[in-house]
Order: sequence, then C-alpha cells, then structure tokens
Amino acid sequence: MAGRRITQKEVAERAGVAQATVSLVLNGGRDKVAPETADRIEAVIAELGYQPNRFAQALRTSRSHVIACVVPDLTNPFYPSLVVAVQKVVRNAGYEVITIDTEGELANERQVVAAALQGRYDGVVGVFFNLSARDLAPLGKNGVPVVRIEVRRKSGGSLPIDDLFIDNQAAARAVTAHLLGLGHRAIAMVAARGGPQSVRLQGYLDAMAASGAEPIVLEATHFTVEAGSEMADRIVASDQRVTAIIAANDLMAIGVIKSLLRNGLSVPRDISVAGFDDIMASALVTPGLTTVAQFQDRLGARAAEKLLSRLISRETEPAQPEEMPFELVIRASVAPPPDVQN
Amino acid sequence: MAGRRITQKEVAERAGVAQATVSLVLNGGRDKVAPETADRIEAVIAELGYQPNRFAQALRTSRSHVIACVVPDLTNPFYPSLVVAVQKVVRNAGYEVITIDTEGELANERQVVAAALQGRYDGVVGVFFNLSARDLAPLGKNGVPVVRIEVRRKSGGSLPIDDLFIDNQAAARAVTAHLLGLGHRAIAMVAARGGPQSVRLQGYLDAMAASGAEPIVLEATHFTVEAGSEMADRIVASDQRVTAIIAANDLMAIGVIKSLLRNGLSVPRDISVAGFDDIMASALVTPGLTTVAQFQDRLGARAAEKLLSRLISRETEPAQPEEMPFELVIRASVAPPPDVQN
DNA sequence: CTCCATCGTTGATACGTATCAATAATGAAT
DNA sequence: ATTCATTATTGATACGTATCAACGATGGAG
Repeated sequence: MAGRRITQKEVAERAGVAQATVSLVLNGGRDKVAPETADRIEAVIAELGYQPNRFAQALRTSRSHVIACVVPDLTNPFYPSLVVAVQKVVRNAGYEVITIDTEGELANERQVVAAALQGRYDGVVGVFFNLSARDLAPLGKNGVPVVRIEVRRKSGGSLPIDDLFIDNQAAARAVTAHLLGLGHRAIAMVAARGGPQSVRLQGYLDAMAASGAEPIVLEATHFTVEAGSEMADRIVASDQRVTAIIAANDLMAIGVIKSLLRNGLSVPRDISVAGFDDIMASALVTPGLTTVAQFQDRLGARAAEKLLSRLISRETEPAQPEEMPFELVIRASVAPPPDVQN
Repeated sequence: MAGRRITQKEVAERAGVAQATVSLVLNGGRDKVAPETADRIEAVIAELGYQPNRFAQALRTSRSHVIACVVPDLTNPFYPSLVVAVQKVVRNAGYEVITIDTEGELANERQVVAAALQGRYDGVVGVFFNLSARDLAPLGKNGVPVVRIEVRRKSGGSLPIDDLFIDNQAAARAVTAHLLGLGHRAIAMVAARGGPQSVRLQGYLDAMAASGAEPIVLEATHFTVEAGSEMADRIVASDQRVTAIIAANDLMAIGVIKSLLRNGLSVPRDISVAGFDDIMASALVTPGLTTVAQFQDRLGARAAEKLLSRLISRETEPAQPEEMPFELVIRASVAPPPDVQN
C-alpha cells in the first residue's frame, strides 16, 4: 500500500507538461528542451522520487541493462573475486549482473547463450569451458558483446568477441622450469579434464621435453581437493619415484599436500608441490603453496571495462585479444629434491 | 541478423488463431481452450522455438521473475556456497538470481530495498548486516517476500518476512564451553563490528560468566585474515597471558593462527584457536581449525524453498522463524592448556 | 422453432517507456 | 505585413504480453 510506483505520466501532470517531454529530459535531450522546463521537471522528479521502470525501458529499447557473468564454479575461490570485480565496475554504469554458475556443463553454457539471444542480457562476460567462438557467434551477430576470459591466446575472429587471456602455457612452463632449475627431474603433473587443463599440461610437457626429462601425467575427474588427494594417493601407492608434483589448480594442489602429509611424507623435503591460481587458501596452508597468481580482481575489472566500452560505443569492430600477466608466487611447498638437499 | 525474436503474434498467425488465444494456452488456461487448438498452437510454439519476452511479461504482470540474493561479502568463502544453493533451488522454478555483494554497507542494503520496491525483484533472500525488520517492512507491505538469514532467533513480526536462523549465541557458548572443559581459563575473543559479532560475543560472555572466568575481548575492524593477525599480534605483544583464542569467524581465526606461528608460538601446544563458519580453508590449514559448521548449502537451499513457497502461494501470513542446526567441528587447533598438558 | 446458457475465440486495452511526426510559437528575413 | 526557418512541445504509436468484455456458434430446453 505504502509506495505506489511513480510514472512519467504522473511527473508530467505535476509539472504541467506532456509525458513525452519528461522522457526527453531524461534521455539527455536536455538541449532539446527549454532550460526552465527542464528544471521544473527535474524538480518534480526529485520531489516524487521518480525512478524509471526498467522493464518498460527494456521492452521499448530492447536493452535490458543486465549483463551475465559466467563462471564454471562459484565455490572455487578463484571465481568470486573475479565476479566481484566485474560487479563493481559495471554497477556504476547502471548495469546489473546476473552471475551464472555453469558447473562447467555444456548445457548450462548453452542456456546462457539462448537467454542472451532472447535479449535478456546486453552483454556476456566470463569463462566458458565448452563453448567455442563459433558457438558464441550468434551473440556477436545479434549485437550482444562478449568478453571471454581465456587460458591462452585466442581470437573471436571477425566477431565482436573480446578475449582476455593469461598465457597459461607459459605459466606452466615457468612453474616446471622453476622445479627443473632446482634440480628436479621426476616431476609429475596432476591434471583434469576440461577448462585450462590441456593448456597447462602442454606447457608442462614443453618444459619437460626441453630439458629431456620424462613426463608423468595423471588425469583426475574434477578440479577439487578430493581429486587432488586421490591422485597423490595413487602416486604414493605406485612404485614410481617422484620428487615434485604440479597440480592443474590450487584446490588439487592442496589435496595433494594433504595426501602426502597423511602418508607420512614431508613437503617439500620429500616431495615439492605447486599449483595454479593463488587462491586465498594457498597462502594459508602449511606449507604455503607455490603457485601462479593470476590477479583475478584485475582480470575481472579489465574484462568488465572492455565489455562496458563495447556496450557504450555500440561498436562491433573485430576483437583484439589482450594478454594479462601472471606471476610465479614462490612459497614453502617447493624445495630442491632430496638428493640435492644434503 | 540470424535469430529474430519470435512473438506470440507470429505464433498466432502461423497457427491461424488470435494472439490472445496463444496467451491463453500458455497461461494454463488449457481447459479454456479446445484441445485440438491447443495442440496446434503448441506444435507451432515448438516449431518456431517461441520463448516469451520476459520484459513484456514483467511490464504486464509486474512480476519480474528475478530474486535478489544479498550477501555481505562474496569473497568470504562462507557465502558462495550459500548463493549457489539458492540458485540451484530457484532456477528450476523459472527464477533468475541477482547476487548482490553489499560489502556490509548500509547504503547498498538500502539500494536493494529500493530496487525491490521498484518491482525489480519478486523476492529477496539473504543476509542483512544493517537493516532491521522495520527497514524491510515496506517490502512486505508491497508483496515482496523476504527471507532473512539470521544469527539468532528473530521475527519479522506480522510481516511476511521469514527468518532462518542459527543460534550463534548457543554456538559461541558451545565453543567456549568446549575450551573451558579442556581446562582453559584465559580465553580471549577476537570479534569485529557488525554482522554476527555481538551475538557470538554474547555467547562467549555467557559461558565465561557461567564458569566464573574473566573475559578478554578484542575488537577488530574487519572480518578478514589480516584483521585476525593484527589482533593476535596485539595479544602476543601484550603481557596478557592467554591460553586460547576464539575468533568471530574462520578468516580471522586463520589470521590468528598465522600470527601465532609467525611469533614462534605453537598451536595448539601454547595457544588453542577456534573459529566460526567451517569454510573450506579451515580444513586445510595446519593445524586444522576447530570451528562451528553452519551447513551453508542446506541453509541456502532451505531459504530458497521458503521464498519460493511464498512466491507461489502468494500468501502473506506472518512469518515463523525457523532454526537451523550448527555443529561443533573439532580439529587439531585446540588442545588442553599448557599447564594441564604435563 | 425460438430462447438462452455454455463454450471457444477474439478484439481491444493497458502496462511505462522512447521516439517520430506534427503542431504551435517565436523571431528573422524579405 | 507576409513568409519561412527555427525551436519547444506534444500527440500518437509500438514494444510483447495478459486479461477482460464481447462475440459467434453450438446445442439443449422449452
């Protein structure tokens, strides 16, 4: 009962003017309108506390002022900071953010595209595990800009699909090289299907090949702590002698550490461990986890900026991929291999 | 160019029928419509892949099919699992979720209320640090149901504000009693302003008073790891002798542990530490953190269910607060005090 | 055979906005 | 004094939907 919604019509009546004029004033046509009229209308707007009806606007303009932020797993601590960064940037520009947890599932990613094609989202930003540029093409064609966050240089081709990427292959090479430099040779990689896995794996393989070391690869089913533990258990149980383990992300790496400690091994004295992402927990575990920081907040903020500029300028020029930095974060979980430690 | 949007009008034309009839079929008026007509229309709908325009629907019905999920800090690992649980439940019912990170700020919480009053959200679920039932009252009056997640028994009074709460005072009593039971007397509490702080603090004070022990309270400015470390530093630097520290949440507790270890103390040998929330990192730190689990996923799911049932039934009966369980999770960060350890 | 109730369908309308074409008012130019 | 260009304002319209009043058709009761 309390607060009925105020409409332009009511403002118009109160200001002794037509609804169209109110609309004119609101849409920057300030110079199309006599200053005193504009002032009067704005006074009434303030007085009545008028707020435009977003749905009517959306219906009329077919712009929703909503953008979709797509992540594969919100409970993976890597993503919330990204999402928050996006929200902060975009909020000031009058956009709302719908965060969609796709669980890494193709079907859910498809649903986002479908919803966007319905005009529900003005733009899409995020991480797609399954969809390729081809799948996202309809969005570009229909004027819905997309900013992908990728794990390697990629291009949306001639479409308005911007790519923000971190060269994860180089990152994986860097981690592997760091371990090799300390004297490790028997370095295992624990990866999982989907996501950034293959790229990081490739970087690892590159570095190993370059140094002539024999790669050892284990593939888990998920990017979780449990999966990491399971893989490490398997390594311990096998007779394979390993002095270092690289996990495809920090959650798995933490699982690996847990498993090793449980099995009575010392990290890094017996086995060194490294991961990717630099999630908060990585600084908190004991020993601190050596990992690759990707600066999620900067990543999210930059992605949001790119999307916004597309939304504002309405330009549909082909995209330029933009590289974002990573950084090797050295912590206590890595040391020279036992035979070099003496 | 590719996929123009299909409207009811187009469906109607293709089916040789009026737009109103299509609408009738879609809105369950299936029994108001001749079966063969309905079949024909549904066939066309499937054929053309018609999807209703949400904005037109919202404008017409003033129901947005969007619900707001309000949390104070998405980067606090406590909340994402809550949000995800809400999303999962609500998605199947055809609702979208807008997650709003209020940063614990009053202004942002107010903005949510304002947006909801504009009709942007059909319902609101979440954690409010600053707003009281009185502030949320306008929502109830305007038919926007609210489910609050609270830290103690509270009531929306006669309004349709459902409360889901965990008795944090009892939880704090339980933690404190556990420590007292082990023989601790000099137990400090590290709290922060806002949020669940005062309630947990009260539980701690209750338990201390009941056992005749002298309370020691430190108040930090934020609920973060850094704040926890800072408080612990302060304790170490002081000449106060303390054998156990309870932190108002796990992030702070982890900060406390970090600080103590840095200062050359052993946890739990020299000082025991406990927290609240049971975030993932708590199981991963060394030593594992004794804490209070609140089952965020169940909490979120239940909250979403309550909201949904309000949305569907349109009932505006006064709310009944519902209690959710907590559980003391004992890990390695707690042991008897030094003088009992002999 | 006429009347009336019932059923299926439809035309018209409103939700609140943005925008376009048209009008009224003003002053400049002839 | 008349015409014309310019400026300020407005009426009308459409976006896509849900809904209500009204309509024609059908068939049963009288």
